[in-house]
Amino acid sequence: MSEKFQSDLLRGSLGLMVLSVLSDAPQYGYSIQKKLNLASGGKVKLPAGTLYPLLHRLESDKLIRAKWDSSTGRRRKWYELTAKGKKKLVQQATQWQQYADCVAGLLGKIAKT
Amino acid sequence: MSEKFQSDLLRGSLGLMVLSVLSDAPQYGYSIQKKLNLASGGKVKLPAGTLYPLLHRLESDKLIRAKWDSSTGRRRKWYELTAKGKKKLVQQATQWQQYADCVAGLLGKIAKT
DNA sequence: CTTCCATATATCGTGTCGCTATACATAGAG
DNA sequence: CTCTATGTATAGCGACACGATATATGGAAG
Repeated sequence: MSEKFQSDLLRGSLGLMVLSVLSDAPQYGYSIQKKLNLASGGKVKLPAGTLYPLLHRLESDKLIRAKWDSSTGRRRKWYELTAKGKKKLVQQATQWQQYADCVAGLLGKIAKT
Repeated sequence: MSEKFQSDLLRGSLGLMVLSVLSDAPQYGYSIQKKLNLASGGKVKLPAGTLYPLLHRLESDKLIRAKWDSSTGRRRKWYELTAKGKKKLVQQATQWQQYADCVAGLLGKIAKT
């Protein structure tokens, strides 16, 4: 139970999920990882090798902004949404919803839960 | 309106959609393409360069079975679901539903349509 | 004090796969 | 005859999720 989703399913929505987590409050990488894992009931376990490159991409796309903090002993890189990021989040969430509806429509005939 | 979905969204669900279309009745490649386009309201337009390699993968995974038919003038390759393919279809549809619910849950706070 | 684990970030290499471009062949309409 | 729709196929490209690996520190257990 609580199996991990196959990687290809995550493509195209991982960025969206990270933006979504950051919409609540600024987070650092490791906390994003834990939060996603928790919020998904253990089904989304982002490996570090996926998470950090993703954060770097989002940053270079100016969707999030980074700030180092070493004041608490442990060296952490905090991320927050930019204005552009907030806009993108809404946009992508909408599109995702449309896509999900579309697939659900196609599957409707087969998998009636 | 009726914009195409970004490619990355499709990853991990294209195979599922094709299996779904085949669950109604055997189809050949081109008809699958048209059917998906129609059933999605023009939002899923599988290019040939995506469709045929995908069909070949599904076939080599023994999820579908191919049979050439040249009796009708036009050379067509018909596909039908195997037993394994039917099982896989239900399995993947279930998993997709779980994934969609999971993402929807994460987004719930942001995009209340 | 030393060992071990959780915390915390980063990069490299690999494999998968959707897409564009290209190729080839036929049926039917204008 | 030409042009479009039908019909299948592959090569090369680019994007990206992942495992493996590296590095460094805080705190708890022994």
